[in-house]
Amino acid sequence: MSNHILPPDILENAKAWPIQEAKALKKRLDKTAKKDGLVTFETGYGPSGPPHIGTFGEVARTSFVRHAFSALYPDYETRILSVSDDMDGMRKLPPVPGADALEPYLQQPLSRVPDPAGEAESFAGANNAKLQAFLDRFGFDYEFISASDAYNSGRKDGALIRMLEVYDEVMDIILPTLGEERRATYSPILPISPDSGRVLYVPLLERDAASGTIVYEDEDGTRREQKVTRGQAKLQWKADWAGHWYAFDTDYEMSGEDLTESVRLSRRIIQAMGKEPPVGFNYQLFLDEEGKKISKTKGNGLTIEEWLRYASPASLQLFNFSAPKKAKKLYFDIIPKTADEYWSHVEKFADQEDAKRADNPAFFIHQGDVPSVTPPVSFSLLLNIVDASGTSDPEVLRGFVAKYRPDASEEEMAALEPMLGYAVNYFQDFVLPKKSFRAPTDEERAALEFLVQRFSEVGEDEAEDVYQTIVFDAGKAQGFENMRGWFKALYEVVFGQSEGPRMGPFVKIYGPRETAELIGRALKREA
RNA sequence: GGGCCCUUAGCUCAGUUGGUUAGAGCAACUGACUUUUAAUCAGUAGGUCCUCGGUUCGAAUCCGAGAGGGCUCACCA
Repeated sequence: MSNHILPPDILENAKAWPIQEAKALKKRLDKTAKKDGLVTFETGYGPSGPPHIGTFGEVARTSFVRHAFSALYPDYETRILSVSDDMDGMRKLPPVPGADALEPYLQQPLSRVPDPAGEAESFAGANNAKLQAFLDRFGFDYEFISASDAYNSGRKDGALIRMLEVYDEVMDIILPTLGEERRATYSPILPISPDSGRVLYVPLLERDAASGTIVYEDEDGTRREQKVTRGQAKLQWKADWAGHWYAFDTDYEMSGEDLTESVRLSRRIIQAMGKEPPVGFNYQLFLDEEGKKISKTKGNGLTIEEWLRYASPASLQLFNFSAPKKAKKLYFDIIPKTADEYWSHVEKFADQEDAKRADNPAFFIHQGDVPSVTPPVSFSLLLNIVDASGTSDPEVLRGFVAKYRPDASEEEMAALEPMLGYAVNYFQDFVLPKKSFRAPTDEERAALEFLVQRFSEVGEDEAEDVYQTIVFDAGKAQGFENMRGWFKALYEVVFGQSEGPRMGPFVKIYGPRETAELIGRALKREA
């Protein structure tokens, strides 16, 4: 690894989208006279369920922009906030074991709902922990913020008071967008009942910005007067977004295109509050193999875990880097391809001029610290080897790779190691289930026993040809009409598939004794 | 219907501030090699750059209109 610092004039002319975003952000900072100090990137998370691949994508993409910005304008200090909306009420029971016990907590802030698994201090806390574990695994640099903490600690008090002050303007913005029924009860500020602990969707009967108090009717009909500060009230959706921006001085936040309308309204709200809205960016949603929108409830598309089972975090970042404005299909087949594309970018980076590097995805994925060594084979080739050899034994796979790439350095072989792990998972999930072992015929059994015998005796360091010849000898000794049939039988009995590795090289790598044992075990399988 | 976004080879995508003959990987096809297959290697083929119009000496690229697709426009977040 070596940190590549590209000169600003090169970056200035780069066309990669994070660079364009960084330049747009700089314009905003100049406009708001925020000439130095802290630049805040915000990302959001709804802790009503575990983090999904879209949550991850938002942080990844925001990180790309942040890196571009820091590289272009190194004088600014930057931070990424990951804000969990755990003050939101629990609207329905989550699809997890033990959820029934949560019924009494409906409508209460997610941070006050107990964790049905009993591990975290709250339901939201459990999901927040998962989110952070994911982000940490990818090495993202961020600051986690619990919305509940922000409310309870008073960090959002200023935004709530300000919302009271501009209440009429905000209502004018929101009301025209609502249906008639909702219009009658809408309030941008939602009190939290001191009695039931629930977030109440009730109209405000009275309000006083100077004292920061509101009057409303609780669910049981009680008329209450209470402060909006210190977690006694929260902001409603679009107002809440504006409230985050207001409280955290957010300069940049991207969001999925399904939220474009919400962003528009939130921008108008924060303007009513007297601040400049952050620079935004709408990225497209992911689709499944059929081109349908991926949703948590439907369970279509891939999860983060599934991706990471077959390919590296960096490859998932690449998927998020390329064409964010395009609705892309996210399904298994693209994983090996994306993984190979990632390594190809890394490989190119080493020989590229700075101007090209400034557009290379690897530059953004690694924040400039691009690896200098790549694995000796592509992931696609490795999967082919796994398929053809019918094995996921890392030692054997290493042997095959070394055979394909005799010049591979130690460092390159070391870079292969994580890839081997992904190949093993691929083998277990896709190759193994298709295997079906059959019992040998008497003739085949005799030939296989012959093989066991010979491989037990033959030298460990013979040439591939020697081993290959033994296999043919076994077939001929039993009088097989064509060798193709003999090999097919060998593969079906020993490897559980009708195709397999060339036997000579396989035995050379796997070892004649080990091969003898492998065949022996296959013969006992049906015995 | 309004708004935002997308459309380049069968698939996934590149295409360097408008510039010669639009490229890559996979898939397909042909051949070489291996005493089976797969793999590997070499090569071939494949495009109305969604359509039409405009700007320009010159357009995949810029502008306009249209077509197709995605999201969004009651509630909730």
